[in-house]
Amino acid sequence: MVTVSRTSSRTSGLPPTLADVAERAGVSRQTVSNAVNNPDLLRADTLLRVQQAIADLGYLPNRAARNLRTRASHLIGLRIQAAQEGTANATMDRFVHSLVETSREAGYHVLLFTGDPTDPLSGYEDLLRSTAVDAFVVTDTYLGNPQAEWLDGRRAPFVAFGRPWENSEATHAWVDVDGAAGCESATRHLLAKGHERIAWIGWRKDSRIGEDRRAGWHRAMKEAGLPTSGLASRVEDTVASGREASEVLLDEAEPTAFVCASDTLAMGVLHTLGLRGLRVGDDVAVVGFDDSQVAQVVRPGLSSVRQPLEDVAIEVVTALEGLLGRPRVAQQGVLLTPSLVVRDSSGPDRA
Amino acid sequence: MVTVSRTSSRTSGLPPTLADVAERAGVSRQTVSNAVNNPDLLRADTLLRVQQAIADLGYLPNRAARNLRTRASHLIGLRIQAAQEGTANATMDRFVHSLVETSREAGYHVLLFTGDPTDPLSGYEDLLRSTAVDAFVVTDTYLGNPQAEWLDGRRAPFVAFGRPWENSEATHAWVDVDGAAGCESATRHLLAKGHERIAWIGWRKDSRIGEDRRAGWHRAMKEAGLPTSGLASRVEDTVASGREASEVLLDEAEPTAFVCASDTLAMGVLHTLGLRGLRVGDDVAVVGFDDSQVAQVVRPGLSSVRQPLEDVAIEVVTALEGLLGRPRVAQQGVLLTPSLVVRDSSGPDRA
DNA sequence: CGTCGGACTTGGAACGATCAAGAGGTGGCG
DNA sequence: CGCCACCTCTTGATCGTTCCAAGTCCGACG
Repeated sequence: MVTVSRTSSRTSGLPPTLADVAERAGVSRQTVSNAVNNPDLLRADTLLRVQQAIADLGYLPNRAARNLRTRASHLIGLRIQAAQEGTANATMDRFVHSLVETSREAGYHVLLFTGDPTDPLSGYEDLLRSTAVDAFVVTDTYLGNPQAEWLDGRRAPFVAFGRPWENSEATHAWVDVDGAAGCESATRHLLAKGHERIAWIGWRKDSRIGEDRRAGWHRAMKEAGLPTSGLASRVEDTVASGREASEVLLDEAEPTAFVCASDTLAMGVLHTLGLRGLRVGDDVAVVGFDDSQVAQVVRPGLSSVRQPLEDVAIEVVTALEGLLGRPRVAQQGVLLTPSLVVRDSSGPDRA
Repeated sequence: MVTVSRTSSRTSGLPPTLADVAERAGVSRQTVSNAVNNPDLLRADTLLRVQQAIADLGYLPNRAARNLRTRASHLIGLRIQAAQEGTANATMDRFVHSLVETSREAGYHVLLFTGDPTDPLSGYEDLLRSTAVDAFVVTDTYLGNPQAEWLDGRRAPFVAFGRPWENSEATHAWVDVDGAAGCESATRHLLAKGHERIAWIGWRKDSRIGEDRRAGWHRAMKEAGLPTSGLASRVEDTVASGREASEVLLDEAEPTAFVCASDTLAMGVLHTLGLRGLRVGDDVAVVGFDDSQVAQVVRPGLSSVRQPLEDVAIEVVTALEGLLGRPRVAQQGVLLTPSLVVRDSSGPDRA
């Protein structure tokens, strides 16, 4: 007979512990632990008895205790941006959903945190040092990625959603969407409809993502043997900028179609067409990027390049499992291809 | 001289612990703990010495150990819906941002999780029993709130974003936005512009939120001594439904303005007006609800009722602090008033 | 001079899990 | 029969923190 030092937690209001289950099943703590983590080690009938006790008591391992012992929290940190009414939000929202779902299947939960918007590093350090999270998913990489270098230096496991544009030597795991391929396919789609003067409205030249997407448009045009000069514009990512840029382009280059680096810019084009009495799709075709809510509810529907965020999340979690698992499985980079969602703004085939 | 049982973690690659700080500062563990948690208990010079050691080593308390000892995780669980391409997402996104930010200030982090969409309870139990979170924020209450009752039964601390419509006897803490007041103010806004035939497009009658918002429109109309019969329509929350409903209403009741239960429905109205060659704002005014991205980028801009989600988050966290703090401070319910964002779809004042 | 109280510090014992190593029983093989 | 290997299960130690109760130091007061 073994005397237990403290009163069984079953009688107090506290959740049951390993010891409670052990007592009830007539085995030792370790055996219960094995029943949970390494069932193969137990004899079949013992396992069954322990599982019954677990079910009876409604036992679930205490997270804090397990975390302390195993030095792992099974939490993944994700920093979200201060709520800017910008375009990235909706996309990020879709990604977060997918990430949460995928991580759960891998046994991880997602911990959200924020940081000083002007300091891309803030927030990471505390979570890391207090061992609150096992790894990070770094998403805000559109203006370079100092986080990667910093985290690398601290040996902190992380996966980036976004390529290491600056540093081609970077060795960390990353997942990204091939924006160039997306815009190339959007441009080809318009070419196939008979358009020849297809304009580009993108972001400022210092945006690597913007230039990448632009390259896709450029490539498709060149392959079709069509000129691009005078057909490209680079502006801020706002509706107003898209409107102004499209007005200038229509006046000076007379394009019959627009490919845009974002749905926001595409909305600007739609505004311009509306003001000029041009029919969207029929007179001038427009394709956006991100397949945002806006693209779906505006009339006529806006064709748009859709990022496979569900797949991004899957790849991110796979990479994380590689980083955190034993043995460590390194994964370099994964580039996924987006798809084109065709709506009425693409217009009919041209004669 | 005190001999430490294990090698100082400072020399290994592990993060520093209380013991390391204590050794460096020449005090005991408890003193360091007090320096962190109850600085008042220390003599000024001791405190300074300990703080210096903490800074030198870059010490931060190990979360798991603290959680284990104090039986608290300082984590708040938030269940998010499976990514439905619906209207609620953008609103939820804004709320999540605010919640994360506000919780951080209160010393909490937000843990996201998902659950089987058909089972409003799934996901909660595991987190609760494994003591992974201290409390929940329950948001998906638009179809009743079985979570509240269930969580109440388990003595699990939680705050609901959404009123207990079903159960007026509910005693749990909640925060909600006064949808009726929002729609009342939207309707008054249109009345002030000279509209007299103002139609309502809302949700199915079994939506408590929808009926609440409708009540606001109804109240404003009655107070102005205007008729409402034939001017209300209740449909699904889709753009197509909004379009169809507005067509019927225009044909049968000839309203000069619409108040809608959502921006999605309002977009349907805009479609109808476009198809009929009616000028938005000038010929027919439209007001939506949620101030979504869509309302902001569509042309002309859509006036919309905006929920004060930042304030909701603040109230939610305040309530949580009351539930988790000592002594427990009960808080019943808080009802916040939304604001109206006026854009061009409101149209000019009518003669 | 001795003791008392307050301010500050201390070591030991949890919290609840896992790791490492050992104990007991069973079977195979020489 | 004896030895060892194997399978199964148990025991003690440990993760890093906070709680508890007792200890030390100091000046003050009788």
